[in-house]
Amino acid sequence: MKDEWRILSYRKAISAIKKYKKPITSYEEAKKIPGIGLRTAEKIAEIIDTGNLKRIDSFSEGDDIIKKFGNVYGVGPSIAMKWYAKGHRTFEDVLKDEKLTRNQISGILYYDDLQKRIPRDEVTKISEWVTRAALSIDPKLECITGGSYRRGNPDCGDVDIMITRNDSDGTTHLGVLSRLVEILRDQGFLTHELVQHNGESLSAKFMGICKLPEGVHRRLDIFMVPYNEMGAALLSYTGNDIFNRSMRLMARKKKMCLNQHGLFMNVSRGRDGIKYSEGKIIAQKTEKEICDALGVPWR
DNA sequence: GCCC
DNA sequence: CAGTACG
DNA sequence: GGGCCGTTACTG
Repeated sequence: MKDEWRILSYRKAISAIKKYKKPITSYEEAKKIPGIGLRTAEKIAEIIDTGNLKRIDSFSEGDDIIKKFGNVYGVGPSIAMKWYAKGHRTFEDVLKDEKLTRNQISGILYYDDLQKRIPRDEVTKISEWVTRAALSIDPKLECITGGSYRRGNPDCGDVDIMITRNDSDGTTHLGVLSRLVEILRDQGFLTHELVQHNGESLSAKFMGICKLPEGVHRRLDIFMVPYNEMGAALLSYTGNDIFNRSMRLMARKKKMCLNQHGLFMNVSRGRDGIKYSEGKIIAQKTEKEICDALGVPWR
């Protein structure tokens, strides 16, 4: 199904409504909000008038099952629909009949835990745990929790931690992630590794599942960041995704290119593996520097 | 779906 | 390569 | 009509 862009549109509308803060009391008011068009404004009006949206009542049990399948880590819209089309209705069906990837098995095994929101103070505790382990490797490491936590949310879907190190003394954080993962694993804190870190890169990352001694299983991402890229990393890993996409679209319109490493001149590069040559970087060290270069107000 |  | 995941 | 983030990064 090609609902991809309609879904994105709805997500933008939801984001716009949240940002709008005050209650929407009329069709006209809704229609004025950027990101809310004719069709969504009509639906909002229906909710204002009747307190309900009729289309939602017509969602079938099958829709719910496909949605549940798609919420499994490692399962997206394509596989969720495939499973349903093959007659699967429960995780038991899937476990019995499907060849699953290791991540999908973890996703089903810890489905209930991973669906739960993480209270903000537990995110703090998880961050402190990881930070303590990191500093035991090198006290000059800097750990910053990003994601919805850095956006100030009262609860989060996962924990995103960026780790960097001021390299002006000639030392970097190269190789730290492997050691950190090993420590956290030995502590029994890490229970599953979903994505392995990419070698010994300064941009290595970890994606997995962790658990505090008295807690349930939680998704944890650790992103290693080269010191001079920290601004770009902070922007990217704080998000949210709709914000990132709009920023990157804005960059592209100005013939620039924004990613988690920095803001670049949008010049074509050969596919010979060479990444970003020196002359093409515009900004990356601080968030303000990048926003200034894009002409976006910072704070 | 929305926006140009 | 398609599919999925990260913000 | 046609684009909608990243030449993002990883899995199988």
